[in-house]
Amino acid sequence: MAEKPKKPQKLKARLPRGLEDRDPAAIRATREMVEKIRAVYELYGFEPVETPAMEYTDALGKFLPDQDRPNEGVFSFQDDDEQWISLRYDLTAPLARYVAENFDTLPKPYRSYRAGYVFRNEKPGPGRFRQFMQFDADTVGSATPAADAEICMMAADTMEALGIARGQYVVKVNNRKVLDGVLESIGLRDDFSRKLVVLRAIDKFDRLGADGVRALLGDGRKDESGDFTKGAGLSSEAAERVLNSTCPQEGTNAEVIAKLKRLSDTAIGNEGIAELEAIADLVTAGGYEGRVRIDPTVVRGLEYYTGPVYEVELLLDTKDEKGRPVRFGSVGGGGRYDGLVSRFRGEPVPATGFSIGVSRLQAALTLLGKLDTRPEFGPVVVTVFDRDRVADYQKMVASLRSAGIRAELYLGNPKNMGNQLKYADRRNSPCVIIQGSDEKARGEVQVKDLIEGAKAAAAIASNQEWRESRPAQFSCSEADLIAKVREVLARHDVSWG
RNA sequence: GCAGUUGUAGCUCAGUUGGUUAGAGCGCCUGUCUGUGGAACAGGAGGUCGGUGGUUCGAGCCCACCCAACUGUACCA
Repeated sequence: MAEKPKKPQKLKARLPRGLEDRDPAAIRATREMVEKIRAVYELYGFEPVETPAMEYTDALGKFLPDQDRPNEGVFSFQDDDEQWISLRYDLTAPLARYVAENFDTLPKPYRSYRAGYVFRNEKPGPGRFRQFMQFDADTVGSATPAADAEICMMAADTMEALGIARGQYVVKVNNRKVLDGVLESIGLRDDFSRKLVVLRAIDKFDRLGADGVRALLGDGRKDESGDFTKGAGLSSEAAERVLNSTCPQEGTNAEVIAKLKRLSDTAIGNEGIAELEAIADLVTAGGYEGRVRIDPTVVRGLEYYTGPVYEVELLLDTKDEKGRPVRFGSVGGGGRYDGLVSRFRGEPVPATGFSIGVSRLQAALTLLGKLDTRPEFGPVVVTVFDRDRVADYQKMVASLRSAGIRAELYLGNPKNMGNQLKYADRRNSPCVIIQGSDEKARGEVQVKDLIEGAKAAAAIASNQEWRESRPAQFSCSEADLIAKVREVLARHDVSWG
């Protein structure tokens, strides 16, 4: 055995890209966000329903824009009966399946909400994950623009409930019929693939500006790395017409609509404008003018939208840790999808809905420093002084717990007090309980206030002095333990969950 | 997918025109300190220098290919 002792091959601990582990602070932030959103949705009369994370692929996939590569972007596998199953990539398609399957027993219009993780097999980026949380609300069985207007106003309320001030966000509204009208008026009525190119170009207005969109409508555009994107190949008159009737439309909703009316020369376009006008009137009546704005550049990639489409955008500048600007896409969006339920049934079922990208919004708010990222307080830690008195310590833990105080026994190696205090410090514990033989003999316990102690630490230089002074520590009778701990917790506003 | 940039310890980074055994700070573990967190001091663990092949007496450094990450772009139901 003269072999050099080989190191055992270690398994590399790693997480697939686009996924994230979530620590207590992130979990708490999500929980608080979800709770605020839920309260608004409830207030608007929506009720919860939940569907599983997977569906049969055909229930999700019929409206894939690229029929030639139906598995792109979706995580799929085959069941033991060989049927394809996919992880859901949004919450809308599963809802459509649920409503279709339970159509007869649901009240119509059916208003429901749900939060959950969805999965997309795409390239990740800032605020773009392969698993992320959405929070949806949908109204199924109502064709009136009032349903759309309500969703937009609710989106605005939700943003404000999340602490995003008025003026720091905008809900943009457009209508697919308006876009269809523009496409029709430049003679692109039946050229499906070219229509998509034009719509994608319009969608990029806020990022690339009028010149970028113009290039994409025409021959194409070269990005800053030198990569070239092929354009739609429109004539310059057609491109100008598209730009005119969509891109920058300044002014109030009424002014934008008036301009759209002047430019529209198709039946479908006029129909879309009329719907936008109805939504705008309701928005104004509700006092949401300015927060909900008609914006003809909103497209939404989703192929299944049939009428009004909405998008929520943050108007704040986000920068990453290194100070570089970060562009988050929209933090919410939705629209009317009148065909999605009816494909399961023989009758038309109008529906409209909206989704908040909870994960993306959380990523943005975290960068903006708008989320409370402080760790939660840990439990009160009861230390182990004498190993043979663990039962006594456990009894203290139990009595703290029955008083509703989060508490635990130190379960590590109790060889010295320093390690136990270090542990409590790491757990962000508000205080620890110590009872050695001296205290036991007097029927007392030591309560050590770690929060107060940390403040006192700043003034103490030597470890010797630090130990002997035992800052923020006091003795009390065993019977007073609960009351004294409560005092400490109250002094520092400690609360859990 | 396409293009550009970057890969050295858990993290942030040094590393000379190619030259002994690859370093620092922070973090982590241990001790000073078996009745007390922080600070201080001392010690320790931790690296196939992203991978493979090549050039060379000799490669963290030069060359080729591959992989990954980041940024832009495309796609994004």
